[in-house]
Amino acid sequence: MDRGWSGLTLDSSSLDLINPNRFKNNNHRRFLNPLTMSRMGDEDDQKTNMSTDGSEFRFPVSLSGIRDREDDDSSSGVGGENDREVPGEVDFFSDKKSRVSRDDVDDAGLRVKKEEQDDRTDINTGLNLRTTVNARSDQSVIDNGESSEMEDKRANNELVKLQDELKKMTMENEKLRELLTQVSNNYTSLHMHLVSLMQQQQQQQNKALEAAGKHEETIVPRQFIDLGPSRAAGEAEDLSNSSSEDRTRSGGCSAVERRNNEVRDGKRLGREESPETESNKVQKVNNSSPPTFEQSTEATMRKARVSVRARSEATMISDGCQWRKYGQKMAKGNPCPRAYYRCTMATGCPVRKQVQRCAEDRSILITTYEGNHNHPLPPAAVAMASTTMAAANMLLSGSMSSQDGMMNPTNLLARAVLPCSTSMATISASAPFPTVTLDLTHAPPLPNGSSPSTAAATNNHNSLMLRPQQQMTNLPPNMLPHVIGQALYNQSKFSGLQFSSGSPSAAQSHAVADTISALTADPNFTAALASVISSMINGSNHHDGEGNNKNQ
DNA sequence: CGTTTTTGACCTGCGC
DNA sequence: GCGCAGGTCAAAAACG
Repeated sequence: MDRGWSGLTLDSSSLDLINPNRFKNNNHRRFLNPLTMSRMGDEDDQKTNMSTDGSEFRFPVSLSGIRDREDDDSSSGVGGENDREVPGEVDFFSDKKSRVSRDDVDDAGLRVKKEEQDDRTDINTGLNLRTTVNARSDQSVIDNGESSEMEDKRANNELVKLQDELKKMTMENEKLRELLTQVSNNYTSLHMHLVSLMQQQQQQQNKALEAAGKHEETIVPRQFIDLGPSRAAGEAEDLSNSSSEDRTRSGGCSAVERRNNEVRDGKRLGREESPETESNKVQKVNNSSPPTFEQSTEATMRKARVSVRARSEATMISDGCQWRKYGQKMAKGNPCPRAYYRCTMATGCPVRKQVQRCAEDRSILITTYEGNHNHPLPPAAVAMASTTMAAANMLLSGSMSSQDGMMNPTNLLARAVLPCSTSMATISASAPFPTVTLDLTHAPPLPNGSSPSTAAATNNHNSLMLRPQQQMTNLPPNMLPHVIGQALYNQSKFSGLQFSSGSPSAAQSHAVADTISALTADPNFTAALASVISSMINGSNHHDGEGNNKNQ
């Protein structure tokens, strides 16, 4: 939400050059589309002309409040001129006139508000200008007392009304179109999320068959084997839908009981325990139901981490989700504290993230994501959520498709994800969790596309990934995760193409590519995106990224 | 008053 | 067994 506001603030600020005080109490303007904004600009131009021009446009309807205030000033010469004009306008604008008269009873502040509301009916303004002109010409006719001209006047009146209605319908149509675009975008985001989940499931099924085929000789990192039961227990946690808070709120159980419960439902097991102990414990607790591969995948996704390094002065990068801080610790070797957040967009969402500044460079913010959201995401959050999911997918695929798996940089999948920018993303297995680190602090030096990453654009499957990379140079840190998230997400689609034998994945990837193409081809979407990016660039020095998160 | 943040306590795994 | 580090909890404080 906040993003939308800030996104269009840039446009309004540009209009502020015309009249800096216009939008101060009129924030809803910021939601108008560029078309409307341009009309408002025209309106301003017209008003500027009105105020400085001759008598022809001196009393447009939209400025009726001002006019009437001038009327109130009987001592002014202009007021005298108004008196001469009023009879002709009373017939046409009796409604407005009476309303303004009521406004005159109110205080000045309220009157200003009314005036701004009148301004907001931007489409009527131009129309009524013509009306005023017509009224004036008609007025002279009325003075002559010719009845045929009266009929013309009525006809003009009706014409004006029809035009007014037409304008209103057009405006409504534009609003509906905006709404449709918004719904379409939401659908696209959800569709992408669904496609990713489906493909992930498909990959796991394929790998299940693959692993079953060479069960004896394949060496798989223990984490991915042992996590299965953990996930089975973790699902019990999800099914019971009892987060730690719920459990503690229920009260009545001691700390020991609570810990026992946590061990029983896999709460503690899902964390940092070593694979051996984790496996042993889980086997003690739950050795009757062998885990499915889907469960194993989910567990891996829970364990796999995506670390994003980006330059930002904000306390958090804006990723579109709502987070609640639940802890802060001083980590060894880093004077900056590490903050722990969990997703609060849905009860029991397992996604957590850690935020810490880099010890070497305090301007670098390291955000580590863990887990997958179990709820629908706003469009702004889809990119980062897709990142974590794609990263977990990537790690899982890499680890299961070869012996060295993710450890080996020559791994085919790793190369697919990191084909042209080894500085951008790295895969690490030395940490307790498999981690993908996206380093967004080393943007390509040349924004025009001649960077090394672009030079690798000949790589067949990487074009979608490279575009965001080029944009990274010009994007503010807050925006980088979205871009790179989408990039990694797209790349995950292609990696899925490489590693899954099923044709549905290819079809799905193609569908996603089509969707992305359609999205990027949509001028409204492009304009909105450009607006958001522009505002973020402008506001990156003034707005705290945490605020964005809070209000999303 | 409900929600969020802060912060000290606590738990767990690991290394010695 | 002890200490350390990472992670989480939960009461209190702060905030809107």
